[in-house]
Amino acid sequence: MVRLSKRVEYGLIAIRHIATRTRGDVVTAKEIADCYRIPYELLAKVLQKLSRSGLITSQQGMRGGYTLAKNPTEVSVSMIIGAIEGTNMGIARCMTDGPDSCEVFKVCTIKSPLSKVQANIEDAFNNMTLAQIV
Amino acid sequence: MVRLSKRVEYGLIAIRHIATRTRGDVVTAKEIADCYRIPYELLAKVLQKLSRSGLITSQQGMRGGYTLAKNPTEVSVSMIIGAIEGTNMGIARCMTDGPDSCEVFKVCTIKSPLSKVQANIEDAFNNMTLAQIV
DNA sequence: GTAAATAGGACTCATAAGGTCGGAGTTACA
DNA sequence: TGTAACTCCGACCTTATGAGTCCTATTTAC
Repeated sequence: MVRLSKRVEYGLIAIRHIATRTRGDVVTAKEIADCYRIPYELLAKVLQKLSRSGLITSQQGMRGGYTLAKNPTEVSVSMIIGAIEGTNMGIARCMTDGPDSCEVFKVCTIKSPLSKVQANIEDAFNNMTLAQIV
Repeated sequence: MVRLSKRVEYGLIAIRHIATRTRGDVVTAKEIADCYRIPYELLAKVLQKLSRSGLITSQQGMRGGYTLAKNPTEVSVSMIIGAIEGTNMGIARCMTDGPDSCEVFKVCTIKSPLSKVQANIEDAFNNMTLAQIV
């Protein structure tokens, strides 16, 4: 199945929500969770990952929350996916984990055509910025 | 994670292998399994699905096997994926299972941009025919 | 000090993927 | 006509991954 994980979906919704705020205005995880009916704990984890990757900045303590760390035009969807998944995406394992990860790599006859599709998808996610989906 | 399943990978490798044979020459599942070091039983399942979908024809009994049922130019990669997965692929659940399958569909803010990526991927798989990967 | 927020590890549960097994049906050929 | 060599088909098991929960620590405004 070729499908984005819930974490990525939640992350995209969340960071888009944060991006709609004016700079300096913080957004709490609870606010986002309530707004979109997303499980709070799961969302919190996703936000932590985005924060650690430097896409958003977190502020702890009372009246804390999250703000966007970069200009929306500088944040691509693939950066968001990469931050959440930890790895770059690939439609076949050998494309992300290297040739050794696939038992049939040497005799595989489809990696060449599939890598074209892969590049196609990567382009789509690379060229789509946060600014475009706000 | 956005990734093709092993079943789809095996199916693509197998049907490509079958397509390299001249018409009328049958290929057994065992031959393919040996050739690419693919688990035989799993491959057999995949071939059955391709057969039921009419992409290949099966011939039972001794000296039986599989042959291509259509012209390679008439078989797209998305047809192969559809035959094996049973459903069309979609990077989000709501795109394959309908709006009701997603709890946040109504308030979801990313379905519009994602559907563009979806269309992009679909095009890539639709336009890639078996003839091109042989 | 306390309330409100993030940080993060540990855990359970559900689902899907990968793989296995056994038996039934079909056909060529001795 | 019997048997070997095949495919067909459904049920099953195992493992990996994703989704979601729980609990505690840490930080900070008031």
